Amino acid sequence: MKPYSNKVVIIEPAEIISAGLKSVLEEEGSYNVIKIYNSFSHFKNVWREENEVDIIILNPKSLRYDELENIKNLVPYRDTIIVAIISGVYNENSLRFFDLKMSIDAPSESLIKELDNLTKNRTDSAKTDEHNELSVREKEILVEVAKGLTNKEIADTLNISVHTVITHRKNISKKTGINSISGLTVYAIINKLVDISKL
Amino acid sequence: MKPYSNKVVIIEPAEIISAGLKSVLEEEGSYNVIKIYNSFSHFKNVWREENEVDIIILNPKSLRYDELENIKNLVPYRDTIIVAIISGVYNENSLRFFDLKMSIDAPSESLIKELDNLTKNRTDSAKTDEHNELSVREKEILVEVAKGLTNKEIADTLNISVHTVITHRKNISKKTGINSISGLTVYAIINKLVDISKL
DNA sequence: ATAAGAATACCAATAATTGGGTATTGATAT
DNA sequence: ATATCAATACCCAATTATTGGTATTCTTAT
Repeated sequence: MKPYSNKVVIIEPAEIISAGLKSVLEEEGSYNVIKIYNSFSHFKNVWREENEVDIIILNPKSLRYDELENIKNLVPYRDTIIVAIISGVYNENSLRFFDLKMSIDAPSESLIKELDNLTKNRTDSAKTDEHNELSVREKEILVEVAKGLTNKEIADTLNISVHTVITHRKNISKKTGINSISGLTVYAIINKLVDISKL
Repeated sequence: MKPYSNKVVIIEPAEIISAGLKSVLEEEGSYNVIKIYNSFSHFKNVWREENEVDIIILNPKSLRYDELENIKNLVPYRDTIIVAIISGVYNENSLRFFDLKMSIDAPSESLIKELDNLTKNRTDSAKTDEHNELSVREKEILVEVAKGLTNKEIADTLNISVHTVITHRKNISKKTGINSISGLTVYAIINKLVDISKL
């Protein structure tokens, strides 16, 4: 295990849960809960003043759906691990952008174990999902995807190989964290790459 | 050839083109241009008073993009053949819902020939794309598609078999005339089946 | 009561996407 | 000058989507 202590922020309205998490994490040794917020908006209002955060554990109930989808961009640091702490049932898909989904019913050892795995791999993965802005070419590809063209059709339209289209799409998905065509379409609409009234 | 004379409506701002089309079509014998409009809005304002129309030939420039996508629903009769008459270059994909795309540069024989083919097959195809409204269940499926779930995920969410999901999706595509996931997503947004800000 | 529609389910073949890679070229920045 | 990035292209394996069918059950309307 690292000698380094991971800085953890918890965003959770229920005090019992946040307190329980804190004690479980700090008992382990390599995690240090530096701050607890009871709402996401509270956290957002102060995050710029914070030091870098390694892990954010938050209750998805404190987020609107559009925030859930954009969670990776709402959070200060790109290589921050984002964990959903779930009480009760939750739509699996709506949490797809979280690095880890943990039930409060799960044993604390498994939580620690999964967190350990994530922090271990973080240095590698930080390299890959660092750059969030799409290149000009990637935006062009994305527009064609949103129009409903297949990869082959895109390749023909832009006079490039299907392989290249696929490579671009892999990079687009990596950067945006969106893997579905419909998600990419919505992303393109929201980011004004296409006009829905003209699509 | 049929003894029946197909009723044709032309929607085209340029008089030269509409007049030329009329003479080419009527020379052939089995087409009768019953009306010419110079704009789509003009046509829309009066269509209810019209007799049934077999073929509508229109310049896509008189349509907004969302009208292009919905062209099949904007037109009075479902088994009406819709032909795009194109001057200059045009995005191939944006015209995908037209039954026929004809350049004004193309020889008149080929236009007649392709129209003949379409009118010949019309009785069969009318059976297939008749019903345009989605059933409640189909809308449910569509919503999940727009959310980005795979067919298998949809099946699990709704507790039905993947086969059923696929069958529903086939029917949805048949009814809407939209085959791409991104197109269906846009359709779901436009028809307010989903809220883009919550997606 | 019979036809039609909606919802369900299955089969098979083909097409397309996805995710894991590697690699080259040209431009740009340290 | 050397490292990084963007754009290009290819490979492979696995999964998913698409499209063509058929078929059963239940409800509703003629």
